Amino acid sequence: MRADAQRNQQRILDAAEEVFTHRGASASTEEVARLAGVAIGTLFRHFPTKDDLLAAILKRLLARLAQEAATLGGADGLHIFFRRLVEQAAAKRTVVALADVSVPAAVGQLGEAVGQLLGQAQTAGTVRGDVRQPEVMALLVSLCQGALHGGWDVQLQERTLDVVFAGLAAQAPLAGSLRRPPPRPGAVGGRP
Amino acid sequence: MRADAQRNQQRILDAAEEVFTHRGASASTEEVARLAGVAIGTLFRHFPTKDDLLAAILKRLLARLAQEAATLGGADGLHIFFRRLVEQAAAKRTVVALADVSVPAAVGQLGEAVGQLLGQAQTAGTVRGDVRQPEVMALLVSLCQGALHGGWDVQLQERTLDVVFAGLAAQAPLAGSLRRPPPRPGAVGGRP
DNA sequence: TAAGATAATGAGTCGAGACTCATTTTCCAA
DNA sequence: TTGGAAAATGAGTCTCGACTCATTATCTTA
Repeated sequence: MRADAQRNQQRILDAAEEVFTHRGASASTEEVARLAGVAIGTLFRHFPTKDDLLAAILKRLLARLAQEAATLGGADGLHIFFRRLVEQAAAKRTVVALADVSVPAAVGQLGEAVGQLLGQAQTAGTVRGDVRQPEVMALLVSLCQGALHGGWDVQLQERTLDVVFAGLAAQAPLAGSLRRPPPRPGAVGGRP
Repeated sequence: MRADAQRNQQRILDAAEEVFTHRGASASTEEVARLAGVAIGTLFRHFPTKDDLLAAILKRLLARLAQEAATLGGADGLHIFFRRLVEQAAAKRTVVALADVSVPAAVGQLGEAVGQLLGQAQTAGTVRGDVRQPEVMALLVSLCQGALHGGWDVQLQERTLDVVFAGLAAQAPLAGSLRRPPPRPGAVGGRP
């Protein structure tokens, strides 16, 4: 590949990440090209479709996250990772793309990394043993989406994560339905 | 207001709810008009802007949800409401709009209703006392978003909600940061 | 029932944004 | 150096969807 082509491809990717993570996936390709300092035709030479471009930056993002997850570890690794991701989502739109375009391979990569973190946390006793990777990923994605759309402030984010972490830490497995103390006389309402 | 006008307004609202909850807010107004059986001009006579239309159905949806919340109650009311909403989100796009358009008044209404349910659950001892309404709303919105974008199956949804419910039920308040058993020698990693 | 106010109609305007391609420029191997 | 392949350029095309408005139809009330 020619040197200028390679350089432009990088520039376009960087610009696309900047634009799409801030303005969302509906930002225009022209804005990306402008920021990258290339003509629109050049952009489409490298990424024949807007979706191709989105998929490319998403792949990069997820790979980066997976790598970050891999450097973490230990009793708190999962929690730290969780917190960082949600913070990022609240500030930028980093993880949103996750929903708009799907790059199964990249998502799988991240899923595995999260699985590793989960395993270590469980070994260390920070997370109860009956939680599995899919629900952790589900929570992760949900909270990122929520933080993004809701525009949470720091306090709310903190309190919300605390609830989730408490759920991950709870000692007694709940086995598929809510377990609760026997209803006291005087409690309002009942089961419909 | 003339009788035909009133009838058409209803038809448009119903059609819009159907279309937007299934195809998302980016569905076209023409599709709404077609389903409603009116011309496009009629739609814009009633709702001068697409956003007005979105706001109108969102207001209706949220009011309906608030009302549903109000009929529930007791120890499990909050949990039942939570579960229903997330189920709906997984199937349709019901709650998504919540993010796209903002109708502060209607959201506030729903927030109050959820606050009521929370209070009752806390009185009944099903939810720990130090949880407040904003984080419950945050969790609710997050999980709906997650369920929607992730296309969860029933099992995953069940397991994910279980974790959240466990967090809401946990006996020991966590007071703003993760509390965990003292690290055992042999546990991997540590705090960065 | 007839006037006229109100509402419905739908072809047309307008702008935005994804994508194309004939032309020009740049790179690099010989 | 230079020939020609690879790449860049950007004005132009095309589609789609929100919104308009002159015309036609419908309702209502006196």
